Amino acid sequence: MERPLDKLFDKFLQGQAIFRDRDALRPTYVPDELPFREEQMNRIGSILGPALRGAPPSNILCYGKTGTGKTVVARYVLDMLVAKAKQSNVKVPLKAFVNCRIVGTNYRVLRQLCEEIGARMPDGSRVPFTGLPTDEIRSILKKKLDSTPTIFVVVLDEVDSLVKRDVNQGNDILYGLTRMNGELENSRISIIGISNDLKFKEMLDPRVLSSLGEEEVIFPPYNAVELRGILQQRVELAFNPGAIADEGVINLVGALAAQEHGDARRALDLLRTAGELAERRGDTQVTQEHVREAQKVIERDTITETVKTLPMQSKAVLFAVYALTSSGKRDVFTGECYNTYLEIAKALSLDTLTQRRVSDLISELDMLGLINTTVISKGRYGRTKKIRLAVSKRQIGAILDEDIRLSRIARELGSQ
DNA sequence: CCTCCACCGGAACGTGAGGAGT
DNA sequence: ACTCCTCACGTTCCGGTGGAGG
Repeated sequence: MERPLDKLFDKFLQGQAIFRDRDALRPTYVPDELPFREEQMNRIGSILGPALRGAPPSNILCYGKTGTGKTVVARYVLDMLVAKAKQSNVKVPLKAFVNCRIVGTNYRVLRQLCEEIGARMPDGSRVPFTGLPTDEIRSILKKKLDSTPTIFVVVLDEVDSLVKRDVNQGNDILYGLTRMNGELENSRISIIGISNDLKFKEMLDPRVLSSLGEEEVIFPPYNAVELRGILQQRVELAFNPGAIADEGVINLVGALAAQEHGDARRALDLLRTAGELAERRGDTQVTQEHVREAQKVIERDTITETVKTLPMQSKAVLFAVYALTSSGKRDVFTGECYNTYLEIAKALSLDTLTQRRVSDLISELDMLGLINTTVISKGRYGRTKKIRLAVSKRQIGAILDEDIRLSRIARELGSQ
C-alpha cells in the first residue's frame, strides 16, 4: 500500500533531489563569471579604475532592457573594485546601491545613501524615514562624506522610474546629486545610473544629462545562443547532475526567453519554476513539459499578484471594464466605463471619483498590462479611449471573485 | 472644408496622514 | 500644543484634438 508522501520523500532519501543550489537561479545571485558581458565589464572597469588612485571616476549611464545584466555587472565590477582596493592597501571607495523604483523620492534616496555609508544624525541616531527637511539630510550626508577623503560610488538602479514618476522631482534629485560634487571639500561622488528605458535620456534636464551621461554603456539583449550559454553555466551550479532531462529543456527555456526580448532574468526564473514544479510532483528530471507548465504558472502568478495588490478604486475600475466586457462587447469606451464604475462604487459604498481621476486609473491599469487602451476619435461623437481587457475574462473573473465584496456585486449586476 | 463632440491630459492646488523638533 | 517637513491621492480648471457628419 503506497501512501501519499512515500514516493516524494523516497526521492529525497535516494538523493535524487533536483536542486543543488536553487539560489544560483535567483536574480540577486552574482556568479563568478558573467559570460557575454566582458565588453561592458571592461568599459565600466576602466571608467571606475581611477578611483583606486583616489581620482574621481566619470559618471556613467547604463542602458538596456530588463534582464540584460546591467545590475549584475554593476554589482560585480563594484565588488571587484572594492576587493582590489582592500587587497592593495589603498583607500577603499565607498559604494551604495539604490533601487529607485522602490526608493523613489529625493528624501528617501538621500536617506538610503546615509544608511549605506553609516551617516548619522548629529545625536548619533539613524536618519528617520521622514520628517526632516531635505536640505538637512543633504548636509548630514555631505558632512559624513567630507569627514575623510573618499570616492563614493553610487549606483542608481532603475533611474528612469525616478524621472517617470515625476519629471521635475526626478530631475531635481539627479541634479542635486551631481551638483553635490562641487560642494564637497575632500570627497567625490560618482554615479552609475542604470536605466531600462532607452528613451530615458530625452526626459532628462540637459544640465543633468551633461554630467550624468559623461560615459554611456549599452547592454544589448541576449540572443538565444547567449541565453543558452548563461543557462548552461547556471544549470551546473543550481541543479544536480542529470536533473535536466535533455538538451531540449535548455533550448526551450532559451527560446522562450529570447521571445521576451532576451531577458535573462526571465529565463532563470523560468528554469527555477520548472525545477520546482518537477520537484513538487516527485519527478526525477526536469522536462520540456515542466518548462511549458512553468511559463503558464509565471504568467498567471504575476497577473494574480498585480490584480490582488490593486487599490480598491482601481479594482472597481477594472471590474467595470470586466463587467462591460462580459456583457458581450469587446471594446469599452471611457464614458461607459465611468458610468459603470459609478454604479459599482456606489454598491461598494466607495467614494466616487471624478472622471479625470478614473481616466488616470485607467492609464495605470494599461501600464500594468491588465488592459489595453488606445485613444481613438469617433468623429462627431467625440474622442475617447478604447479599452480592452488584456488578459482572459475567466482569469480576471476568478481573481476578482475572490474579493467577497466584488463577487456579491457581480451577482447583482448579473441578475439584472 | 468646417464644426463640434466627448473626451484627453497638463497644471496647479487642496487635504490629511505620518513623522520630527521645540 | 504647535510648527514644519514630505507625500499619496484627488479635485478643479482648461486648452487641445481626430474625424464623422453637415
